[in-house]
Amino acid sequence: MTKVTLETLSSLCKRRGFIYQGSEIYGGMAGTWDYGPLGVALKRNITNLWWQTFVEKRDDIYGLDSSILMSPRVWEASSHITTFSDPIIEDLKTNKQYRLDHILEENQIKTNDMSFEKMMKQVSQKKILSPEGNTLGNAKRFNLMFQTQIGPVSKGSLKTYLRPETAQGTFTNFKNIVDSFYPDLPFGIAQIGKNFRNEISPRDYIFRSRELEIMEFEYFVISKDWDKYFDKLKDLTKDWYINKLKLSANNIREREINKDERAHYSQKTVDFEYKYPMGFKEIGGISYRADFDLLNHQRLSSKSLEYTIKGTTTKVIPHVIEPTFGLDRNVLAVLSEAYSEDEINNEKRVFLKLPNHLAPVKVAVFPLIKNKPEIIKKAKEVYAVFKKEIMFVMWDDSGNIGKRYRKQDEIGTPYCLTIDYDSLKDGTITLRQRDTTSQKRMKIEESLKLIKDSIRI
RNA sequence: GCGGGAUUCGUAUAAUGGCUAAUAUGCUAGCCUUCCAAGCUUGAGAUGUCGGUUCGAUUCCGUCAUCCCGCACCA
Repeated sequence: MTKVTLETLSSLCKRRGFIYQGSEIYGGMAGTWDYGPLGVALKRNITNLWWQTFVEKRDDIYGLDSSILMSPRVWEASSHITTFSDPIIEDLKTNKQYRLDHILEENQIKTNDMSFEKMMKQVSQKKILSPEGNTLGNAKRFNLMFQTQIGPVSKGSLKTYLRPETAQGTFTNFKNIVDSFYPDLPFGIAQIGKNFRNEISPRDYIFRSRELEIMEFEYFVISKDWDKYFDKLKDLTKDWYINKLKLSANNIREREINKDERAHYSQKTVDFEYKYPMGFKEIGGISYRADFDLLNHQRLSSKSLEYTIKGTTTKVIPHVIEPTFGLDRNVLAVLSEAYSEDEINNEKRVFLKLPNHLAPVKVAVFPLIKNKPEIIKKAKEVYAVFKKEIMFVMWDDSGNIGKRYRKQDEIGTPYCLTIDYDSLKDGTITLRQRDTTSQKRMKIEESLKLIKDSIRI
């Protein structure tokens, strides 16, 4: 893998139409990114593969697409309203900000169930100082959920939030899926969708943004079996990164998250980290959520969310294991992994070594030269054949053949196909391979078969 | 959110308190070209925002926005 900076990568992605800054003509908006024609193609190749792998090819996982807006009571039950916010306090001298609860903990004060107001009282009563020994002030709550309003603003409007995770839509539909299909335990429910988090500081290109897409499933099991399935799903997750996204094993590592760092719902979490240009960072994770969510929703909704084990009268609240895949982080990993440079005729060549099944454009078709109508005509015919058979095919007759190869290299197109004088005579073309730049002359049908076979996984 | 740096055609860079803001590449249109960024011609394209200083600001000052680095944060 060629080492690449985020700057180089984002520059290429902008120039070639993968990813643009959100709201760019208005000066941009922090933490939002727009996917261009090639970016969205790459992204879809990833989501399609994920859906295929975890839903379509399995008998035990059901698909779902729940709404982004949900009753505020959902967030009450999930305890996101109270927990998904950070109490922040400022050092009055240095203006540095600290987590209020962390500072209290450092002073041997347990903050487990302490309200925000109570924490502030502690600060004033016990004369708590900042780590640098200065007076503290200006405390505030920072909730990471985006608030929004439903209905007319003046009267009777309902205040709720854009979802910060897809999982709650899965839990609120648990009963529906059980009623429609009555699947045997264990079974899963999968979703792919947008989530919104009001991050304090979005950073590192598309790595941490305020609008993010997540692919995840909740896997419902009988409580005593949880660790067995946790390990199984962890292996599946790893298989996704290595064998489906084709990330190199050296660039993926696991990290078990200790109690203090874990999310409020989790009893065990293992993060998967990828070696991004800025270092090893979380790409996804797997959490054991136990019965936390279903139990809370049952309590608050007064609906039974129990599952009756078939052939018995035994009722249980299933426990949940949740593998999560950050889609934008998957995209960034695939792009970082693919970026490569080499040299041809003493000239630097930049190419994206994307796996064939993920590459946005599968093949580009060129006429060798532009000013011979017979060649153009034949090339257009070939282009039409490929266009019909393969999803994303590109036509290019600009500049000269070398420039066109370079252009396709930069967007990671695995194959280029050139029509020349010989093509007119014997129906052969030249197939050029991206990574090796090697060329091979063959029949059109032969190249079509070769390419079709190579983009399957 | 704090501290520091930055922002000029799509991209990468240059220059300037006052003349038409330059170069490369990409893009456009055409010529030429029998396989890895050849050449010629043509055209379009930029000083992030708002304000201040000034006769005059892309340049100096401030504001906001965005990006990068460090800190903090990342349920």
